[in-house]
Amino acid sequence: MTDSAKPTLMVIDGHSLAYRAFFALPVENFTTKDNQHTNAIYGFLSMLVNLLKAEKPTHLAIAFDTSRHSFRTDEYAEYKATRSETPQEFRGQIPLLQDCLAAMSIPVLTKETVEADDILATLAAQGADQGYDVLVVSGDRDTIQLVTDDVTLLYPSVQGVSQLKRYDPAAVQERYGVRPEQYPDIAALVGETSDNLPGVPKVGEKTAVKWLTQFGTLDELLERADEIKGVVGGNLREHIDDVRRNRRLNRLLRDVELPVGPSELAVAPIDAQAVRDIFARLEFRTLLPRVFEATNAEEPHEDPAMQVVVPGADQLDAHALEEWIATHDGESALVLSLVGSELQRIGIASGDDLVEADWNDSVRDAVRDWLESETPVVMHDAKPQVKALASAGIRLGGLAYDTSLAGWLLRPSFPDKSLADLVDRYLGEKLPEADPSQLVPETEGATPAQLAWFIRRTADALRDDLPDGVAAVLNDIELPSLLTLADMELAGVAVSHEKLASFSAELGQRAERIAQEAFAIIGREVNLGSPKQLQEVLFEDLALPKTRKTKTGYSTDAAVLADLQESNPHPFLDLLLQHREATKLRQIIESLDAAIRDDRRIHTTYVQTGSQTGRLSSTDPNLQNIPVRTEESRRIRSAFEVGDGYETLLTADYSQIEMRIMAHLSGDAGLIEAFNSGEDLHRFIGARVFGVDPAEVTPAMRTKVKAMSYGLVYGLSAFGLSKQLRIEQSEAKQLMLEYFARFGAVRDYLRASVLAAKEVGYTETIFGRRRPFPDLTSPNRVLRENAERAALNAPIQGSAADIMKIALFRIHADLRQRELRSRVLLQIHDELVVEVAEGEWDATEEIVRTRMGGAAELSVPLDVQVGRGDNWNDAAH
DNA sequence: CATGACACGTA
DNA sequence: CGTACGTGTCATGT
Repeated sequence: MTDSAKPTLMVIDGHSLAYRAFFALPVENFTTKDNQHTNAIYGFLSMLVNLLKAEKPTHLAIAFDTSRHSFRTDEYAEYKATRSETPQEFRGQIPLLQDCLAAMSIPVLTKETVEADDILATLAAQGADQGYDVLVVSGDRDTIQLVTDDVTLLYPSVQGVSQLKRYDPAAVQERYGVRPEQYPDIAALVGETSDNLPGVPKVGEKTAVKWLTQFGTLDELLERADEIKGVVGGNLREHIDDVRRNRRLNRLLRDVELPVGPSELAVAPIDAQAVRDIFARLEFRTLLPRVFEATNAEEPHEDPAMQVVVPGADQLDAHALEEWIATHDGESALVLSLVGSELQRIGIASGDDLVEADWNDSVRDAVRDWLESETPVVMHDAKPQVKALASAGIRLGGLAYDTSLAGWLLRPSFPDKSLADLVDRYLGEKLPEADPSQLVPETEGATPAQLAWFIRRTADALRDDLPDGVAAVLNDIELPSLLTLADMELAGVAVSHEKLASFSAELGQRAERIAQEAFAIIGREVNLGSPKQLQEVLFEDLALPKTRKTKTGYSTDAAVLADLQESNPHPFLDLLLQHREATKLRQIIESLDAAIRDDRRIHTTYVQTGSQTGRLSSTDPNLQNIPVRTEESRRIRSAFEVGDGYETLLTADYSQIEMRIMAHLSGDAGLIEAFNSGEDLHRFIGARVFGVDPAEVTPAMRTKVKAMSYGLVYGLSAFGLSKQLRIEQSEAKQLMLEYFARFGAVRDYLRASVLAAKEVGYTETIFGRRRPFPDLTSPNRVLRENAERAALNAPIQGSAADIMKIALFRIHADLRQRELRSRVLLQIHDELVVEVAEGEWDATEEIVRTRMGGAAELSVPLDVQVGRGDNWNDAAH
């Protein structure tokens, strides 16, 4: 134990310990979904946490090497030259590790031309001078020389990183037979193979210790080298220069100029949010609480954010509420508390005036006019509340702000947009929340009016932060969309239980039949839905060649099985694929069937903040991924029908909207001409790329340019293109060359767009929606290239999403304004499904075509395909 | 009972 | 080594 009166300075050689962790932990278990290896980072942080807990340093720094070059390599070029190249998988982890340390407020020290150990030596010397207990943590034996009564070395034992051996002067004496300051003399004589420093042949530790004991110092020994007899004596005399060189090189510098001294390394509070962010990115879960514990930081949920005094809310009756509203005519914040979809209470905040009331018929009548007026109202996650109001017969008239949407627009990558998060981030305050685990909570949650008060103030903070262009997206696109989506969700879509049920039964029988056949072939029954059991069957029983590796074994996905079928045909493979198809369809059908409500319709929920690009997502159930590709699967779409009291379904979709946006953004003359020519796009492009007449474009040619065109939008590489088209990489490369020779402005645009994003840190859609990309400047190649592809795609996908949203709410508004009963039911990114009332087809089609076609003025037309039918499948064209 | 991995459906 | 999503199943861990 260290003297508790003295401060403890801990200095760590980050590079050497992370390197040991890299080899100690299996990389398979430490890879993120983005293919980023994290084993060295995890191992290092894990060890660091243990060290912090065990040693409780008051001062802390971690040193890293800057490169392989140092004054030592300048003096002796072969220094460490035999070390194998550090693997790229390791080097890529260092910047991320340093990011983690920055988030934990731990100083990282580096210096050109010196090694981490020299920094350690310097700090250790300064620390000891200034009265610290110093702990040096390093995996380099040279640091043994630093050990004194005040400096202790923690050195990893052979077992790995988890066990550190403590070296004080006595322990060094016991292990090496010399005092710590003599250790470099021993090392100089014996040599250090890992540093490529040869010593005196035939001289090991034993001999070296003996000589030093005999002569007292290395200088004395070298002076009197001729007194040593025998072969080793000759060797010593012959290698005396090597020994002198070794001794020069293994002496650690204690006078490196550093920007900080020990007193400036006091342990500082970690940045809890930053640690959470980066750990989330690295997919560290168990480590988070350990870090918080070891650094004495509060758990994420008990952030030391300010607990503020919240004004009390007046409980009013309907009459008093009406009077209050009359005297508060400016903007106010509104919270309607719900139980399920039932209105429970209403809370209003105007300035610091808070009122609330239980929801009942008289309260409803008291607030109806106010809610339906254009008086600006600020809310958080308004959609469910808007729906509840609509069910009560009230149309909210003045929705002016939604803090949930604003928070998302500002930081679309953060999935959690709870009010508590926003209050924490933008007000630096803690939202009072009742502890749900306690029957009688000690802390009261905020009441609806108090929540409204927080929402009002959060909105003010967000307004300050939101750039004008983004604020316009909120105001002109997202808020109108929200009201439309609320109506779409309420309307739902009619689905035939009968059709689903009979199809499901059919598929169930088929799946069973296929399974039995498959079992007969392999001679036993397995769970065909279990990847693990399938691996046994495929790669052990059937001894098929191993496929693409996954975290837990070998892949059995459809692409892999198709490849396998080609190289090693086996009847089991085909049956397995058929079984997958049947059970997958059945599963989809079952979940749809379960979602049909009493009104015989399915009401999905659109998550407006559900994507990073501006698209919607759909849940409970997801109606944006209903199968369509195979004839069989389209039977599911047939079950989506026109509802009672309506005449037919109308579907409308944008054709090639993303390519059109590319044409617009890039200004590529060829691509613009393609869209204005009226020719089939892929045929037109094929003709240009392959230098033939449009009529001579073969299906194979069309397939290739089509894949290329779609791939472009996603940042496809020659490798990916070759894989998808099953052609040689060289051919794919050639194809890309030919394509860009004709449509070069597209490539120029994509390049420039990513470059600009790197410059400003975010991408922007045509309408000003932004998406930040901090990783574009990451030194880590995997992260950076992933960010580049996403950044290339974001303005295109995002602009398409903007355009569809604009069309959507305008259609909705037109239908209402013209008092038509027809209504939009579904949005599937570039497609709308509309339920058309009796006699309204022409008017509805006209509105849909006009609004979709006119949602944006691009340099190419927005082409809209419309179809009509009694069910979704028949309505498709 | 919650979570991760895998597989797979859509634009 | 192609973007953006949601969901069901199995296997594993608390």
